[in-house]
Amino acid sequence: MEDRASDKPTRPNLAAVAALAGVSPSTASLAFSGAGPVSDATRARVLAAAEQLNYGGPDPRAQSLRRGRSGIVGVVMEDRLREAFRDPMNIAMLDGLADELGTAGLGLLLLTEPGSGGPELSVAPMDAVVLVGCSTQLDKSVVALHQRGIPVVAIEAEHMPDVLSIDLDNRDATATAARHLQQLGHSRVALVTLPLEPTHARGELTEERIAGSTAFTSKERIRGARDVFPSIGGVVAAGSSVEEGLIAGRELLAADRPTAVIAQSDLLALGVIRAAEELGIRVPDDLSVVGFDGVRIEGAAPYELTTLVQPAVEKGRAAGVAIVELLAGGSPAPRGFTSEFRVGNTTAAAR
Amino acid sequence: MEDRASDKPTRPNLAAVAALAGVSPSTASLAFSGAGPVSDATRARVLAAAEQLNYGGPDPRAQSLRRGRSGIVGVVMEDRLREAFRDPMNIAMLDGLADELGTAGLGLLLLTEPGSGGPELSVAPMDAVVLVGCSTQLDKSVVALHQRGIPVVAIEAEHMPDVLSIDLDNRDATATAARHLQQLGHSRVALVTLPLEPTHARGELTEERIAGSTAFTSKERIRGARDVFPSIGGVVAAGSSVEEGLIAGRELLAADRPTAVIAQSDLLALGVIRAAEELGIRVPDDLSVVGFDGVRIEGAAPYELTTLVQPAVEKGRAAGVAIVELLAGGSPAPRGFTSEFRVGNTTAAAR
DNA sequence: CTGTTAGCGCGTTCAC
DNA sequence: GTGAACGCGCTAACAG
Repeated sequence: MEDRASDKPTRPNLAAVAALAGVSPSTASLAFSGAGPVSDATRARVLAAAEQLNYGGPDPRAQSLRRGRSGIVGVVMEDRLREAFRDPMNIAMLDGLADELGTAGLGLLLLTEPGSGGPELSVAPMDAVVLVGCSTQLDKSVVALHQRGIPVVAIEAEHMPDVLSIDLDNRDATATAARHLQQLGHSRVALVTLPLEPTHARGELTEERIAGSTAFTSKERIRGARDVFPSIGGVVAAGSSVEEGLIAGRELLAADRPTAVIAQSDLLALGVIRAAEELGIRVPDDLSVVGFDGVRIEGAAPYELTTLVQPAVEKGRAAGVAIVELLAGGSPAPRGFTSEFRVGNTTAAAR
Repeated sequence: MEDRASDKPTRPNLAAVAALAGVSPSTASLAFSGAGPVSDATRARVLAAAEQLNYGGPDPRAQSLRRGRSGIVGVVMEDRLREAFRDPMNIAMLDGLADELGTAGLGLLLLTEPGSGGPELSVAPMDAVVLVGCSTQLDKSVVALHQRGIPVVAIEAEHMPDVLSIDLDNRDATATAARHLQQLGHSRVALVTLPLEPTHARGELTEERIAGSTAFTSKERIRGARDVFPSIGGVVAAGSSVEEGLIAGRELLAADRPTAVIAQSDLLALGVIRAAEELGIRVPDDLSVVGFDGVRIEGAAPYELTTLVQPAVEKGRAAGVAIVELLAGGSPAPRGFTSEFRVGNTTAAAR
């Protein structure tokens, strides 16, 4: 097993190639990068030498040190990736982001919040960072990024200094939906919220939990609901899924049930509807349900959810555009997106 | 705007911090990395100096050059990301992969195949690469990676030298499903395949298209079907979705229709069923449909798809484990996963 | 068109 | 416990 102690399996580098080709390292560099005037003959000699030495081209690590750019943009999500991937809105957003960054030749590095056991935000060679639905817990990391001169864009996150924000009208939009219910005569309204903590714990929606929550989007939507129904309560789901909505719905509809439910995502809303079906409660006759997101869910029929349609792909795309501008030295303005209220057939007048 | 021409906005580096703290750079380095004997007093002085200079810690780019590791694993998908994200199997696989790599502190860099306009596989500072469903078109890139000593793992990809493969029994599994249909007395069977080219073109399944296809998984599944029905034909879908299945189904069931359909994904299968419903064709009485993947689709009820359940998360996880082992200098063995045939209520005897 | 000179910012030897 | 020196692999300037 020590038989390779002698053969010095050291990889060829640019200098070695240059030496073999009989040119200077810088010339060889130009031959590879294509940028700069190099005679065809010289380039050919360099490439031949590279092939002979089995040299695969300049090392990206060294290039990124030298150039000060790695071509990598970090994306930090609050949840573990496996959770994040389950949410269609995250996927849509990543979609837009990847599209825009890919066009600019930038790769997307998936990271998780510090402490979640995942890759550390502080050790990756990135040119810029996108925070997705992150809490101010990230303050410290963000400061470190600023110190390195790495621009930071945040999508639906608590405001932080020197962070460009791409926002959604979560609060106002939810308030719109709530007013819709109010106008339909509903007063006994309950919430099914997205997770409030990184732990994704289910349970009753209490003031303590709201106060201690780090989930920006969830909290904004709660605020919006309270703008209309100040004392609204409800339950917290462990994720954005039909399954979770079903669990929450069963809990909520078991006893002393509300006449309307504001679910913080369409998947949750559909779950609540399923729970109602189970219990023989008719939607929208006996129970009105509103969602959020505006995703098309296969098999939701015959229900057409009353919901808030948010431009998820556009959010990601806007973040991507902003990043590209920031890296080019520009100063893009913050963006705010609005959700469109769409009335379906899952809400009706209270009886 | 030139008022900063004088203040030299150069970022502080470790040397500057060391100088201010009155220690040598190497000592300062140790103070940050924690690895090595440094007195508490010295460390404190270094950290104080760092704070004073607004120094955010060692530069990851330089670290990765020096250490020869960047902590980044590239994931190359054949499709544009927006396509890839729509496929639940890809998501599940990424899920498992991210989970395993995250635990090892490795970040996931999303890349696309060269030529797709996205970030280039060759320029990213990665420690290892995972190829997902990629064709041998990547041969050249893979060679370049090998030259750099970057280990490559491929999930469901054409075999390439020195690439560790994590495979799925696509062919055998499909053959199992086909035999099931055969035993039910079906002989007029048609295929609805996943895309065969990066362009995602719909159309009839022709020999030319199969021959020219770069899609490994699709082709393997076609082979499996042909092991049982040698002359089976069908149509090519433009993606893995209910919508696409619906389009394919309409086409296939319009005239001269088969008694059974082998769809290459559950989403496609469900779309075919929807098309049948539209046309008043009963499933499974008039038409048998089998899928692939074993995803739970919301709203598929009352259908319980006859399908092949594949361990998607496990595939990703296995790739992650393999990567970690490879980076640790080990030589993990290739893995082959098998799909489980699950009989639902969408297949019945031919009439 | 090509060569020379300097680093990029850091980590790691090895001495002391 | 700390410092000095060197080099990771490459490329931006300039000089010729």
